[in-house]
Amino acid sequence: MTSQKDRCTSGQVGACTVREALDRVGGKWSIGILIAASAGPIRFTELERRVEGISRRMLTLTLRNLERDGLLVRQVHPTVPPRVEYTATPMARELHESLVALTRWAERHRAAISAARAAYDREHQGPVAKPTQTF
Amino acid sequence: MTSQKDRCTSGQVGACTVREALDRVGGKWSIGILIAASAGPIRFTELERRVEGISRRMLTLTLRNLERDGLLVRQVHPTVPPRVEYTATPMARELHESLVALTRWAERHRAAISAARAAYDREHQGPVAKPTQTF
DNA sequence: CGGGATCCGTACCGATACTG
DNA sequence: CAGTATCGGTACGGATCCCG
Repeated sequence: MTSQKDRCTSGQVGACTVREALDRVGGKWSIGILIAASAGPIRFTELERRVEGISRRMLTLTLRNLERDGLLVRQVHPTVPPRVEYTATPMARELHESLVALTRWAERHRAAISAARAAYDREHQGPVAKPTQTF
Repeated sequence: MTSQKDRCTSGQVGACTVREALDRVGGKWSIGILIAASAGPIRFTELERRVEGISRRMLTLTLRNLERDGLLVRQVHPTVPPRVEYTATPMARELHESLVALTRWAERHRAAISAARAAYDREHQGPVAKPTQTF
């Protein structure tokens, strides 16, 4: 997740609103967790398996933030061993629907984008300088 | 942008595809630049004014990456003083359309989210620990 | 089982200064 | 005008160890 904690400063109003959304799901693991928790209550360990590659730390951290934003509900069952379940809220499921447009876009242009990258890199000797990234 | 350069490792296939898109526009300035360049050719300095708060460095960097991904076309007019114009490609304009769903979502739930945050912070003494962020 | 605490690398981004 | 170069801060994220 980018470090966009600061106020919305972009000139265009629309850009500002989109950023609000991106700031919530732009993180590396947010979407994956949200999708996994959309099917119904899911336990911590189960999430750890379903969201491949995530570390325990990032799982905890991302869960906390999603809970804080009201995208996830955390329910603790005071048993031994402990049982904690996470569920996506209706708001989060709506978000999921809004993301399909973005998914379709990525699908449609996947090939075009890698072609553009390949062409660019061929002309300019390798990817953009170091401090730059994938964006 | 987040440091999501690595392969898509999330379990769900959909999550993977969304990430491809987010990795391209998740950056702090990408959307703002794309919107400004959607109206037609726009010059470097004009972009610097329109995308409020951006530094020259980040403008250049983000422009390069957007160009590399085929979302922006850069045209240089060999005159003095130099004149460089950027234009959003059709692919980028399609993206813009896909983002409105996300914008609507943010608008609809803006209040609910801040309420959730306020409630959470009241119960848990302040925002999530330090290393955590806005996601 | 479901975390929390700590250490640490790197990505991201801002400020500033210099240039064809 | 349209950049490039350098420096430095912070935030993001991984690894590892510890705990009720």
